[in-house]
Amino acid sequence: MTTRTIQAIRGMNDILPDQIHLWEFFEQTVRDWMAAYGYRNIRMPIVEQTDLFVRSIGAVTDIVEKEMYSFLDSLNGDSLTLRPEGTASCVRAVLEHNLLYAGPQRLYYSGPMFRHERPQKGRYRQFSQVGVEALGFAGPDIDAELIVMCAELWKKLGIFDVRLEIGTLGSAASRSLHRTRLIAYLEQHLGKLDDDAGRRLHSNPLRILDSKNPEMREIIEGAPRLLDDLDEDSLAHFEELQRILRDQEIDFDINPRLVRGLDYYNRTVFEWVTGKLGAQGTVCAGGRYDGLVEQIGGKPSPACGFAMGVERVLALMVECGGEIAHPVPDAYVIHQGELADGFAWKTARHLRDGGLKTILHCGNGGFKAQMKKADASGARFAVIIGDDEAQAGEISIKPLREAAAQVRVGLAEAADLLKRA
RNA sequence: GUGGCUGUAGCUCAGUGGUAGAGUCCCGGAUUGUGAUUCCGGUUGUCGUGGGUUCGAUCCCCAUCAGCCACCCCA
Repeated sequence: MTTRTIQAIRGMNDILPDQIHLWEFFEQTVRDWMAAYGYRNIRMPIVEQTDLFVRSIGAVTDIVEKEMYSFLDSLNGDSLTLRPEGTASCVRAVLEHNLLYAGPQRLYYSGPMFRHERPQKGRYRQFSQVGVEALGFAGPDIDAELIVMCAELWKKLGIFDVRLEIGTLGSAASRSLHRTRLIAYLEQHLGKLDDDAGRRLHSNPLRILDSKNPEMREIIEGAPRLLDDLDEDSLAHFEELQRILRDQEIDFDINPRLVRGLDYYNRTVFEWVTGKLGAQGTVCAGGRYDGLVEQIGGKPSPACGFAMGVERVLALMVECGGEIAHPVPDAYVIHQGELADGFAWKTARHLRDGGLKTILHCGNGGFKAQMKKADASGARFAVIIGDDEAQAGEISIKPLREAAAQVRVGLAEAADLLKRA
């Protein structure tokens, strides 16, 4: 008989206790940050009807074409999908519960997303996003708010190597005008298009402009520019956004070729990118999606949002030298002897009631072995209890992180003494 | 999905066609109840997995799985 070891699914990772403090620091920072800006948390299911994503993200996008974890619910035949991103679910939830009836909403969510891509550093099949969505706001001020918030977060996280790129896709109408002109232009150069471009010519021509193929450079340089086809309102929106950003002292580059992989974007798009993470340099990205609410079946409502990849942000924090201290226990209680064992339980409870993080030694081992465990735990103090102490109702306290003498005190004073130390 | 590199103790890695080592970690000891230093001793492995070649493979070949890098794509 052979017992096969079972591994985690490819591209899906365990987050171990030794790394968890970084995550917890990040999560707490995000909660405080969101609260400071008046954004409220919303939690959606991880599984949705497949059609929700097909309709919102776009049927010809890479995500929908080949990256979704879709499956048939064998019990009723429904086609379900593990969410590849959060915006669609969030909008669905907002509509389903009529949240916009009460006025515009500032919302955020976080949790795992799933995309069946080839794993790489910073790109996983299960990954975590924090998504922020502002629904019901039409003006560029909310676009700016979202961007300014990000800049603020980077500071809080100690991240310095990020650059902001912004662009605009224009209104749906100007986008489609541009699309027509772009296709016409590209068709004149059919011979020079690479395979990928040829495939996307009619399905998603905007993306051809984003090609990194050097042989395509010449064609891309000469292509009609989206900025030239922009409608007046979109242009004004874009310019006002820039004005606010300058006023708020946010540096940015305009990237006219900033194209989103999801179809629902219009007008403002932006990306925070870093050079420190290799090919996965986009740490946070988003934009406006004024048509999505209606597309999913709600009353038309403007909206804007972004998502950040948590694994990437954490990796960037580490690259930027951010170190988060491991939490350590305050006390490690060592005990030996029948009388001492019982008293140790009582002591541990007393210390915890006093607000001290306390580990009670479990298992066997002499004082020496227990002291080693105490040291390895990182605890600031070893609390030592033998039958001698137990009989007297006292404990011995030995500082492990500084050169100071071991003291013996009554249990009643112990918690206060340790807290003051 | 395409191409390239990698896969040996918990961790970092060495190594050879004849069934494997180092450092670290862990455990024990250096007087009776005291850590991190030092000294002594000890355990640790389906050599990623499955086939093939061979008298014999961890080392050669094939496949597969996983990781990394680039492409692609994106957070």
